[in-house]
Amino acid sequence: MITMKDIAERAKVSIATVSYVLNESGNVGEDTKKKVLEVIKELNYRPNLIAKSLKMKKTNTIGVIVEDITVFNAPNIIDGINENAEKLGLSILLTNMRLEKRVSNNQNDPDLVKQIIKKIMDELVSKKVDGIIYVGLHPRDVTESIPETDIPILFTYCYTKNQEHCSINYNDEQAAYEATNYFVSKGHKKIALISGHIDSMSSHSRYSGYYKSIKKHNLLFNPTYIKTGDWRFDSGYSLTKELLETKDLPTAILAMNDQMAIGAIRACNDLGYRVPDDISIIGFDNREFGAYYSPKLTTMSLPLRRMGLLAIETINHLISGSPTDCNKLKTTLSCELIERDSVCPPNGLS
Amino acid sequence: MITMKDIAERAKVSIATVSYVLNESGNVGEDTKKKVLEVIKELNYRPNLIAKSLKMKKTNTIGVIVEDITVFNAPNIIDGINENAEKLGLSILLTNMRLEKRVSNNQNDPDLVKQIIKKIMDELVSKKVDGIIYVGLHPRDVTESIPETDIPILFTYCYTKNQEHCSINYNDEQAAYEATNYFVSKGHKKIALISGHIDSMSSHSRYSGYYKSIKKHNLLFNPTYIKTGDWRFDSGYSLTKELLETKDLPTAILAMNDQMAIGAIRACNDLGYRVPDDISIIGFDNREFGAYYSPKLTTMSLPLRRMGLLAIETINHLISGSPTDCNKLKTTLSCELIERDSVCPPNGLS
DNA sequence: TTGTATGCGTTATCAA
DNA sequence: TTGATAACGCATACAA
Repeated sequence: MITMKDIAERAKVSIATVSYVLNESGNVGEDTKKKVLEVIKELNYRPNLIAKSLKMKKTNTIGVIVEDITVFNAPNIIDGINENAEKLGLSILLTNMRLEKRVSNNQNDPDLVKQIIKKIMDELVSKKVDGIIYVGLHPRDVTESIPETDIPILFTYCYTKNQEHCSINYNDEQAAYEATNYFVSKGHKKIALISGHIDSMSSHSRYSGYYKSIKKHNLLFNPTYIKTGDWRFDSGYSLTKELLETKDLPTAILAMNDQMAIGAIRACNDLGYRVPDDISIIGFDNREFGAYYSPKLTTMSLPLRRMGLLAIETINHLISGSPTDCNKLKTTLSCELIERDSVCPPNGLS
Repeated sequence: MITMKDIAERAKVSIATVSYVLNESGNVGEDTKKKVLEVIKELNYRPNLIAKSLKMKKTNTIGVIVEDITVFNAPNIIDGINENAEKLGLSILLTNMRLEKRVSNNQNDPDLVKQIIKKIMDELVSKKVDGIIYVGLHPRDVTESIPETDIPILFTYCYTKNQEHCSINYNDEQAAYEATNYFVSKGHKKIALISGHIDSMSSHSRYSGYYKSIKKHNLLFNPTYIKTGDWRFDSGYSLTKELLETKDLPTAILAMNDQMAIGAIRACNDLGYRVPDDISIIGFDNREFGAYYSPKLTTMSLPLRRMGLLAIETINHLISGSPTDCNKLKTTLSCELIERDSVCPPNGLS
């Protein structure tokens, strides 16, 4: 291994001088500088960042803890993190908790999860990462699972009650509000909602957004149009069937994720309704399969990459100890409607 | 920050002794050991792995270079890598090249790619990773893009001509062979093939597998049943239309990926053929959308997680310098057919 | 402008 | 069984 010492000897200068030219610190004479640079190139020298980190007490490395990398949100968030990490000169130490697999094996033991996280965070502390980004599985409160730590930590796709912690999420309420507004703009007045789990934060926020839009446009709020599913295809399917058996048919259905939206389309088809001609449908999440379905699903896309971009940028500020402008901040980014083929104006019947 | 020095002072022993109890090296008296352990717990000491790495010339960290993490193969490969990394006590330093985005911006400049990789690998050298796993975008030869390096490196989801390099891939030929056999086992004799790009390694291997199966079962090889697409939905769609316009209709279609398979189903439907009753279809890749389609797509799943598991295990052997049993090895793992609803026996017409 | 010397937090050699 | 001390490769205060 080539070290600064080797360079120094070969260039007949001191180690300090080598360090000066490498870091462009100090005032080094033009000719010695040139000489040193030559030798560096000649020996193909690569600085030892481990040694540098030890000395500087800074690794320029961010620990990224992902609850489950195989879940749809993770890759794009990580992609965003990577993009800005490169710009900022930061490295990413990735830990994948593989929560879904673990939790399905062992029962959903909250203490177990806490232990796993504790172990991972201890490891990151030992590795001397400058900061931590925690990427959740779905938007929820993880306060109970997170141990105390001195390292700056930031949460995305989840949040904590801890006022000291930053988090970056998307705006569920705005998203549902705009999706509902879109239906209204197309002329729909009877808009049904297929919700996710009732204990989900997202479900509540999206319901709010829906309700806000209904009220704002002075539409009739019809409680029988509100159905609660479990995020899965089957619940979208069966709840839509229920919806289609009521006397006063809705002309549009907002499903809180794409699986349930696809289930809804299937139910419509099976009962002889066409989408979008008879019933318009909007999903949530902009999953890949929506683009391949027939009709192509109109859906609300999540700002995953932007969340990643902002996450690493913010943690970098946190590390640099810049003003509190980003400290203790709970940020929400807005979603964007992807217009495809599952929505059109309601037909003459309604 | 708490260091071994702090522990030593507090426990009234030397730094060396602390090191001994931490690493269970040396012979430490029971009572001093107990005392030291107490202080360690009391002060919540965490070893500084940066210092340790510097001293030991070993980081227990693997650099993982992913050509594009947003592509469907990456998350599961990484998941496998993570699973075994944890077991082996290795950390993962992740670099995402974001090739798809970069390459679409700048034209597909091979030198540019080489430069990017060079830069990333230099960075990993500086970070003193013990080994590198390179995860490709699709199965192809990357020899030209990879600079020389002293660090053990292993390729997965791609390969090099370099005999010194290990690679881990899946067996395309076997996969296509088994998919075709499956059609035959259901009674199909007229089996069409929608291939991917002709310049793709996968396309060739899969074609071989298909051909082998046709020959083995003494079926007529009909060249008009072979169509070459471009991996995309649209090509699956239009090529299937061509197939359905021939006089001698096939009863089954093997598409080399799920997009083209879905395109094929759509084409069948649009021309009034039912899947699987009239035409059976098998896809490739086991993409998520196949499970949500109607009918649910029968498809060949890739052993992505197992590739990741094996990759990190192998690189660990390489690092440990164990015998050459895994050195210079080109491994292929087998694929597995996911039986769903897009295949059934051919109807009476055939 | 350049060089000497010290320390970052470890491990490990050698002596006690 | 324990302790003093020299590295590991680098940055930097201070001296020259």
